[in-house]
Amino acid sequence: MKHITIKNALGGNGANETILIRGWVRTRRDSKDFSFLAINDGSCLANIQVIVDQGIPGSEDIQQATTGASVEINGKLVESPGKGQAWEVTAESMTVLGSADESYPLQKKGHSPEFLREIAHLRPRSNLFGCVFRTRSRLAYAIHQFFQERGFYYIHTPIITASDCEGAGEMFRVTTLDGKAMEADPDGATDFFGKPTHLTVSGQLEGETFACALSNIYTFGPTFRAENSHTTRHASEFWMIEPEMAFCDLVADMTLAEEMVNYLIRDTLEHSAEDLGLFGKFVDKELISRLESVIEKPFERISYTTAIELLANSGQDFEHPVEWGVNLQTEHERFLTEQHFKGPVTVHDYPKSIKPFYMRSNDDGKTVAAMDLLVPGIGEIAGGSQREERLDVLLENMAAHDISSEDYAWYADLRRYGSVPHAGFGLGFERMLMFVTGVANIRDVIPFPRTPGNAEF
RNA sequence: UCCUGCGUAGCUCAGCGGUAGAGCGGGUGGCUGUUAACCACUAGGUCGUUGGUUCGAAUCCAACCGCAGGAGCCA
Repeated sequence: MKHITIKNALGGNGANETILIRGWVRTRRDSKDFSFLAINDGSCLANIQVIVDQGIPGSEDIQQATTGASVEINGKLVESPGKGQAWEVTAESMTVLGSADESYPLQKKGHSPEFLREIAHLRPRSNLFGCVFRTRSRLAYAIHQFFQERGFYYIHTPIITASDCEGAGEMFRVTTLDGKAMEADPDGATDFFGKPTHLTVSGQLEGETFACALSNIYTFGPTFRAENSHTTRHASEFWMIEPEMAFCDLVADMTLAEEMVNYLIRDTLEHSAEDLGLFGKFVDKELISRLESVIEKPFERISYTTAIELLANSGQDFEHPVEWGVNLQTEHERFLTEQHFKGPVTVHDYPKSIKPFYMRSNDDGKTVAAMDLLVPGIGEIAGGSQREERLDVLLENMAAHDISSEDYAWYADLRRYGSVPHAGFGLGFERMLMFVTGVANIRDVIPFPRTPGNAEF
């Protein structure tokens, strides 16, 4: 007997043959002499309809085939006489592998994402979350494909790091010391690594070392931030993609980021079409048209200075004042992407004072070669910069940011030996997934979300 | 960390000072090539917790807990 996924069976593979399918019951409708089962195995969004005639082997257990139960069906894949599906299975035998009693929390009706979040171990069995996580898988694959096609090498940067001041937020301490021992040893001399260590907030600095050797590299891995933020866009554990390119300036960096976002949208539209259909129907009615408009329309590019002028002259009544030198607030980003340009915008050349030490100083002495890629609905989806490749300027910046030149001697060495202009950016994987699915909360695009006060499962 | 809103049946919610309700889901029965099926019957709740106001509190007030949204920070 040939086991076949429901996705393949619905595609007509194994037509008019006896096949074996396995999955979980979504609904059962009983008739006098037979029952309809809707079976889902997660291989695709759609269920397959199975007809279980009274009297076939296993049909005496049909009452056990309730919503949530797992079953194995031997049967013939035939064209369906009914409306609503092209193919169905006429069962020759049925086995209930695992029953599910009336306490099974997923019902035939739709559930709110908030309720499903409380049962994160069962929510992948819902339509919405099945679609999200199939799309997540495909998006991860597309990211590798994008870089591999362009000759980038995939680098695994460390998860545990002793670099503790990358300016990217609060860090989680990694230690084998207990509370008292840690208090007695603030320098971590007796700790596992002989110094204080943390979970990485970015692989960028390590990524730069490999770009200055293999030319074009990217990282794609988990990232940890101990910020106490309660928003729909922040998680304590998330995944980030960080390309880094040697012999590269800010303009080429922006181009790569824009091409990447475009590529990922195209890939999703092409390869996750069925799942996207559900998002377009139940999550965000304008999703598909928005994604299509993004890939048709070139990205807007404006300098930070121009953006400030534009905001100041917009006539909008912003809660936060608009003035040169301050960070763009959420309301400012929203105005730019959702009202003014109605699409993604890349903002570049930010004031030096609001950006980290490693960004390259521009000749005007006031700005750095930084860029943020903003998209409607989410805000910043990627941020990057050209890196400071001049040793003396870098050392000055480190001193100005109070960063130990001893701890970062290895980083400065990249400028001491064969320094080259280089640039890169970080793209939040979940934010990209939110953008292509329309799902509004980051907690609903991560299998088991970690947020302040929540590390269940 | 700050601001706002919401906690009533398994789920979604109504009730907003006077005997706890609906739809869906569950159970039972019926009917039907059905398709989030349909019809009938039925079980199910210390109204988040604690305290206060009141003759009387799900309803008004306070604190706490939980959840959600917004801000900041960022990806």
